[in-house]
Amino acid sequence: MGRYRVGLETRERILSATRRLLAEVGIEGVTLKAITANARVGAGSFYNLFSSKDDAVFEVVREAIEAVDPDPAGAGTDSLEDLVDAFVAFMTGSSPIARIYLQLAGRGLTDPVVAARVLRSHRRRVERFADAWQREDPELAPSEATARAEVMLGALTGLGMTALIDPGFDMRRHALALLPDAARLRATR
Amino acid sequence: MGRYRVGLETRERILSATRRLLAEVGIEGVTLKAITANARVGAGSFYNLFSSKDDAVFEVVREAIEAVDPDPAGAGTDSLEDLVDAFVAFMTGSSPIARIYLQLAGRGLTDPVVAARVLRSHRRRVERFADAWQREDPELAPSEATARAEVMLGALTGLGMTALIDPGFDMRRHALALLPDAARLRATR
DNA sequence: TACATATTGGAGCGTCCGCTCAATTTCTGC
DNA sequence: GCAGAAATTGAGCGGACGCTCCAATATGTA
Repeated sequence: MGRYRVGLETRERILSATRRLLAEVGIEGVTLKAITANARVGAGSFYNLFSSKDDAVFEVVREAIEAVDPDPAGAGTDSLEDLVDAFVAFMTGSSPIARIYLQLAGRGLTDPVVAARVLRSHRRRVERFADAWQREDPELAPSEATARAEVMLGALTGLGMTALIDPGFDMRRHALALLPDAARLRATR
Repeated sequence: MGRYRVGLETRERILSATRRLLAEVGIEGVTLKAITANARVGAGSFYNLFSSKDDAVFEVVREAIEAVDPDPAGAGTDSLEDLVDAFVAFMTGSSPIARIYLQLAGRGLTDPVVAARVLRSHRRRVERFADAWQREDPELAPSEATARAEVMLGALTGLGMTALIDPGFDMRRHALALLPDAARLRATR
């Protein structure tokens, strides 16, 4: 599975096609037939490289999120405003994958398999925010930092949803208002 | 359409069945067959009363939201903390329809038909929040009241999502933190 | 060169889906 | 009790879907 060079190329073609289709027709419109036709690949090849249609979709979303990560290496150098900016960029940027991300989160509300994947990435993000908050204010109790991170992320998700539904909504302005004073001043300078 | 008594009863039976099924199997599991079987009704009867499957689902969600409305008559007597409490009640209460609501909002991100319905109810709610904020602080410029209402609602939606995905999340506590000081004091008294 | 392993295409399986329609029955106002 | 509007039925249409299977082929390895 995916060890030969051609296999890796096929994998990329499939991911590109999935990405393109997600952008064009949304998650409901993406069918296996469409993916394989677009990638010019047989269904068998697809299942040789991915375990299911969802598997490919998740991978596309994962890569899109990683693309805006201010600290992909996890060196712990990202500030709170960096993280907020990255989230806003992901939500309001040109990539239509943000919609898919929110729709997947929605599916996670009833589908346990999806829920597991969504919750895992959510917790990772909460931790990133909490760490940044701790760096912002070293006096803060860790539990309080986590609580604030959860609220901020919840709020950001909701604001992102509003922004995607309502094109006139200025997400960045509202998101920055959620930052503690010092970080907000740095961000709006 | 729906003028005879039996028709109205059938309508109720269908809505009950839809509600029950949404709770039991989620929005993806609700099929027309299931609804009609559960309501002991032919498919034709269903389409005599509803224009589509989604039509019935929307109606169920609409009624669930109305059920927690602190001021269903629209008399303008609801305070900011009333509205927040109602939203929290809807999200964390026993009704599983909150999940459906969020999933529909997610579908609205790509499906224009769904988007129109979602956006309409969103705007109505923003207006309610903005009015309440204005009553809370009459000095506030109307545009600023609307802006704050949008942020609060966005944040509440995100917090609701977090609460539904993460059972340990204390939505009410975090939601109240979004209130202006005076309202928060009243609410936590 | 020989062989193991990976990759490929695509027909087709089984299933499910929302919805239509012509025929029939039930209801209501007069 | 009659006329006509409203309600009801459910088989079945047309199509979509994800995924399996497997013989044929390409690729890497020693």
